Amino acid sequence: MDCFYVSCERLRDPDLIDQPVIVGMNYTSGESRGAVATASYEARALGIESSMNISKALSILPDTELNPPFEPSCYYRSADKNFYREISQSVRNILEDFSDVTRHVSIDEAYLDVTSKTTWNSSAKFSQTLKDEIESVIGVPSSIGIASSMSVAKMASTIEKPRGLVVVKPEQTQNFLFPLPIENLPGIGPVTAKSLHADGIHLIGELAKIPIGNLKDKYGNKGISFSTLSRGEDSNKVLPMGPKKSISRESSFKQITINFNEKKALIEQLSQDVGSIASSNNAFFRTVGIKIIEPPYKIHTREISFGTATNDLNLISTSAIHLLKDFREISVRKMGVKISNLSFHGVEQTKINQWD
DNA sequence: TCTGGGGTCCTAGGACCC
DNA sequence: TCTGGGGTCCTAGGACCC
Repeated sequence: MDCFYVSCERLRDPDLIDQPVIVGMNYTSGESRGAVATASYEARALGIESSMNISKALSILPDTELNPPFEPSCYYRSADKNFYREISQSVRNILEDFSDVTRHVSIDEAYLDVTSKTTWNSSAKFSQTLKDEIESVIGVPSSIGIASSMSVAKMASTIEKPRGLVVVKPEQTQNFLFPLPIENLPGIGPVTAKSLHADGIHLIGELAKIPIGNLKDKYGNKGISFSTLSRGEDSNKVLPMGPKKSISRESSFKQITINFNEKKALIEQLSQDVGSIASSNNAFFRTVGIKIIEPPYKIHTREISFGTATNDLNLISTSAIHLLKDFREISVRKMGVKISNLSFHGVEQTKINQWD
């Protein structure tokens, strides 16, 4: 989907159509926290990026709605995930009608295996029909890439956003891939890109020429994957998503704190939130973990596992607070609580007396 | 890029088992 | 007391994705 959160907001407020729009999270006027979740393409053209601090966005676009005097040159909406999830579900229903197998990877992205639904020669028309259906029935724009593998299809879908439609026939795969920057390859992020740049590799075509053994030596199994994907030889099949592996909640302090009671209170709140999601999903967990972000941005994690899966929600907060003991003395910007090693069978309660 | 929130997967060392 | 070879599980950290 193209700038999905903004598109959802435009559904319920047509004034936002064709305007610069920012959907943000956790921002209150005067506070330093809060970030851009999604920006419309009009706002991106003015320099707004995803994840950007809202204060920074406002320094670029001071006339954003949040900052009167009015006649805003940019609109602001606070993210409403529940609403976006509803729209996402309607989109999913349409996708299912157009595919043999669908992999819904996130609220705004999916892979479709359309092998039996179309041919290479009619694939552009097929994709256009799907896009039109989503836009006419639900009212949100999307971009589609069609290719012989998931990784190439993904790259094809992003290359002409918004409202893009790119078909890469099998015989065109390498001509499509080779001129692209390595950052476009799924799995290559800022760290790997920097490392490859240092070796003079900037394009996927250059990466494809490196002997696979060299990449394996330097990047392990990931190196093998880079090599394979760079040549367009991704053989991964489209499979539905498996069950959830973890449930987590995290939150930033308004102000960095060292106060133990504040830390404890937030951990308790997050534990409760995680617990209520767990119980509404009938999830049992075997591991509880916490995440501590120490300024400027050092991430610490601690976790504890039990012998048996449990759905005793009290155990989340007692374990999480126990794990917090290592971080009594450090200042903290942000914290998270996570449960993992999940299972979903049965609903009878299992108690574990871990801290008695 | 000075950093919001929710996820996944991988790696490496240590404990422990046979 | 020294220590092969194969395996699993746990934990902390890191990279990446949307």
